Amino acid sequence: MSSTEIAYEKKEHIMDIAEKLFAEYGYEAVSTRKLAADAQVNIAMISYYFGSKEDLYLAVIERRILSLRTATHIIDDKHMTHLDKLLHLVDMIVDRFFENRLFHQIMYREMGMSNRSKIFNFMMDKWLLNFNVLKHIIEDGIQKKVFKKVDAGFTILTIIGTPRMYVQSDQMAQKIMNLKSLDEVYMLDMKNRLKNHLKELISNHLSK
Amino acid sequence: MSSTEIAYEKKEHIMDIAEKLFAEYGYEAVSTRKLAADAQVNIAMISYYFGSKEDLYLAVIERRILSLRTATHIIDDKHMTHLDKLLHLVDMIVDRFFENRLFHQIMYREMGMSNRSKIFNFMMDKWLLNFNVLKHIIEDGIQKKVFKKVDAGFTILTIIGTPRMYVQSDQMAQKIMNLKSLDEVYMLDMKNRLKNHLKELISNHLSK
DNA sequence: GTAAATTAATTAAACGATTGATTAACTTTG
DNA sequence: CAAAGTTAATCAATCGTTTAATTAATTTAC
Repeated sequence: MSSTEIAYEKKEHIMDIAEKLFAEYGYEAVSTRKLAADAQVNIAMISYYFGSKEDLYLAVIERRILSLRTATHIIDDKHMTHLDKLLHLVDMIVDRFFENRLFHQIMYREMGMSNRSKIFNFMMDKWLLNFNVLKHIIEDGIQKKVFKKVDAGFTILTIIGTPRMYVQSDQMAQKIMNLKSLDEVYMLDMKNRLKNHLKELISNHLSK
Repeated sequence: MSSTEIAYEKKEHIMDIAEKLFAEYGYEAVSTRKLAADAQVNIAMISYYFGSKEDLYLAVIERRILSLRTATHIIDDKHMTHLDKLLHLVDMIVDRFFENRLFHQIMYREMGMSNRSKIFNFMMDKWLLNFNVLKHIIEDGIQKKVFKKVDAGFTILTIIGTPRMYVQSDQMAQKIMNLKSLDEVYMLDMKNRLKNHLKELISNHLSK
């Protein structure tokens, strides 16, 4: 293994620990010393690899953002009904929330604050793209009279807000769902229950 | 006006400013100096009135929590159908989110973090009471066969998660709803749209 | 191939700035 | 005058960041 690979792994390791801590305690509450201690590296390594604490924070966010693709291609799929497209997107959205829960916890906390940096707007734009895919399908379905005349904006907030509520307040979710441990919250069974709930909800909401 | 009244108003004023700042930036990101400057009081007044920054934080939260009543009485109302009870609760919940949006922003951010203090569990218990009112009505309705066999837990997350999404990420909501200013997000018209959306959604979801 | 030179990685210690909190002196109030 | 309220100045602790010295790894030179 070359040294550049080791360095890469070490960078990734620091980002992993940072992501966990930022998600759990919030950016300001995590000191560089606590971060270095948890990652078992010297404090100076943060500056050495990332420049500053804020740059590390941005790197953590950017790493996940770049992996998120917008599902615009679904809009143009001729073989799917409007409802099928929507239900397929629900699957994707729930999967993403479960896969990147730490990132979502960070991002949505950030979204509730005043613009901290340039990356805030970058995130916002990225997500609006996703929202607009949903919005386009719903509004097109309404116009083509395959959907009821629902409030498209709030319908999107329901589709996103439900898994967000579940993941971001997982301790609360655990109690509501009568789960014994926090780990159970993120098990496949619960993910499927969430998907089924959302799909039935949306189907009943939109179908004439 | 007596001096105790002036002191009371000054305390309330500090708490108002603190609530706004904590909601906007988060607890750690707000320094006592920034707080004192915004409230136009001396830094020492925070210790003088509240003891410490954390005690001020707890006081801000406690002030709102104490004003929240649990709507347990609705369960026992004989003159309302199960659906009526639920829709009435939806009204109450949305009203609360709009009335105490700063508090909700603080509380739900707190809920996403690791237990910061005793008040965390106090908040959690308080909210579980509200959730259980919803859960009781839904499960009772299912058992009495006036409701479809839905997933009660996730249905609650939808009812709470939708207004939460709207209020906690108001800048995002503004863009999704095509509103010109952030103030429009909190106007009566939007609140009613949200209520109507949730009521129709829940009605279709639960009605046989 | 190996020793020297160069670069990268890592460390403990220290930097100035800012943090929450307190002090002691002063002013206002009843 | 006693109590409550208010102030500027200061406290030690912690913050993010940087330094200078050292070790490890890689490249170069022969």
